[in-house]
Formats: sequence, structure tokens, C-alpha cells
Amino acid sequence: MSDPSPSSPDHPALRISDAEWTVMRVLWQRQSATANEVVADLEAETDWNPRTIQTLLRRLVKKGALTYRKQGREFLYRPAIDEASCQQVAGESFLSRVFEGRLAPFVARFVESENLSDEEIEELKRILDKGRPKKP
Amino acid sequence: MSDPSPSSPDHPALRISDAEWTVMRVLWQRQSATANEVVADLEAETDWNPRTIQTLLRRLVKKGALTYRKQGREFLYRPAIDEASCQQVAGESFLSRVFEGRLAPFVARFVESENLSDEEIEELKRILDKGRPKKP
DNA sequence: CGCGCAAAATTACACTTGTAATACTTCAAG
DNA sequence: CTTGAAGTATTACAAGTGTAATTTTGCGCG
Repeated sequence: MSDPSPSSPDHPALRISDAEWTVMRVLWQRQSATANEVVADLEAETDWNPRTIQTLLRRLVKKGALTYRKQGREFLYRPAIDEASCQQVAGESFLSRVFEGRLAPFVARFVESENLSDEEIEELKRILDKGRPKKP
Repeated sequence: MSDPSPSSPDHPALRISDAEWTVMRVLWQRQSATANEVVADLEAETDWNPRTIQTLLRRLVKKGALTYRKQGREFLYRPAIDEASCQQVAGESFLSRVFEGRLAPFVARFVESENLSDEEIEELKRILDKGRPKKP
């Protein structure tokens, strides 16, 4: 019992770039989408040429982050990897790059800079308590 | 009074790469260092060739992240940018890429994955309280 | 049933990054 | 002075990224 995920075929650390994250977020939100649907969603958020988005979709397929199947004349794309674990990996990587791997200094930096509303602080405290539901 | 830093000459969003962060962390820790000192510090942590580190130092100078002055036959490097603000910028960029800009879901992800010790949770709660010392 | 258009595949291209090797310069010792 | 070691500067080079343009293909319409 050492291998954590027995049947994971091929994501050897799967590096997702900035622009690719933007695309993946759409796919995770919609579960599945055609290229045109992705383009439509991103029109609000970016000023990318549809060609650019196509390129990103194909790169993500090649990396194994997306799968697709034909649907009529176009493709229906679908995430092949789990959002939560990608977030986890990206988070650890970020923290180790910038904060020597520790979460607390990162949060401290945000509290200091007053970028957190009272509401968010409350939310965070609730989150922390939920993680460890002992000691009344 | 709209321009935030009146006399900042030239860091238009200053992008620091992964490897470069590793070097910057040494410089921030030591305040100033020669190339050889950086190499020495990183010998433990990485297996980079000294040439690689030299390259990174020069790139960082070019980007405006470091300054240097001659000291005898070698250079003494020194950070030209503030660690806290770099962390802030990198943090916001990370959150917006991966968590739609919100801190709470990020922390939640870590709490869920049980990557936080009880001790760290306590630390975080203390940090949160310090940020907002009102309402008893 | 052939064709045009929409979608996909191929190709482009410059910049960044990781990772150095090679060439040049200069201080300092003999 | 001359020369060599230790630094610095220049050059290298492939992979990854942002950002598309061009070319090919295949479905649906007339």
C-alpha cells in the first residue's frame, strides 16, 4: 500500500500553464463543452482569438488534461483530471516556490495587506474549525 | 494622488520564474551576496551548476530584481525589490489563476486534504485574529 | 452528389525558461 | 610585466508559452 492511485494511467506531474488554467476552469465548470462554447464563455473574460483557444484546447488534450469525442462535426471536450487535485498540486508548488512551503505566512501576508474583508476572515475561521471538529 | 509609487523607475509587473525565485530567496535572506555565496547556499538545496546560477543572477539583474556593485574582482548582488510585495503579487496571481482570486477556497483545499497540523491551524487562527483586533 | 463553410490539423514565430558551455577580462602573484 | 586562475559576458539550444495564420478535411445544404 504505497502507490496512492493504483489506476491512474498517465499524468506524470502534468504541468498546466497560466492560459491553460483559464481554459480548464471553463471545462470544470461546464463538465463538458465544445470549442465554441468555451470560446463563448471566455469572450467575456479575455480578448483571445478563437484560434488561440483552439490551440490551448489541443495542447490540453495532448497533455492529457482533457479528453474529447466527436459530436457531429465538432468535438466535445471534457476534463480528464480532477480540479481539486490540480488545485492541490498547484497550491503546494506555489507555496514551496514563494513561502518555503508554508501556508501560514501566505495567509499572514494577506491579512497584513488588508486584502481580506471581515466576512472572509470569518469564513476562514469557520473553515479552520471544520477541519478539526474536536475540542468544544 | 493616484500613482501608488511615485519614484519606482521600471518594474512593470516584473515576472520572476520558478528558478529565479529560488535565487531571490537566498538574496532576500542574506540581504546581499556574491555569486559564490549564492552558489554555496544553493548547493544544499539544488543540484544546479554554478554557471546556471550565474545566468539566473544576470537575468534577475536585467529584469531589475537585483542590483549589483563591483567588490574587488567580483560582484555583490542585492535585492532591488521587496520580498513582501513580490509575495503579494505572486499570491494574487496564483489565487486568480487557480481559485478565482479567493483565498478561502484555497485554505479549504488544504484543510480538506489534511495537510495541516493542529499546530498550524492554531497559528492560522491567531493570524486571522491579529488582522482584525476589534470586536471582543 | 458536389461544394462551400465550419471545424480541426498543421505550421508559425518570437519570448521565456532551464540548463549550461565557451569566450573574454582582469586582479594578483611571481 | 606576464600569465594564469577566478570572475564575468556572450552564446547555445531545446522545450514550453502566448498568440495566431494557413491549410486541410469532412458534414450538411442546395
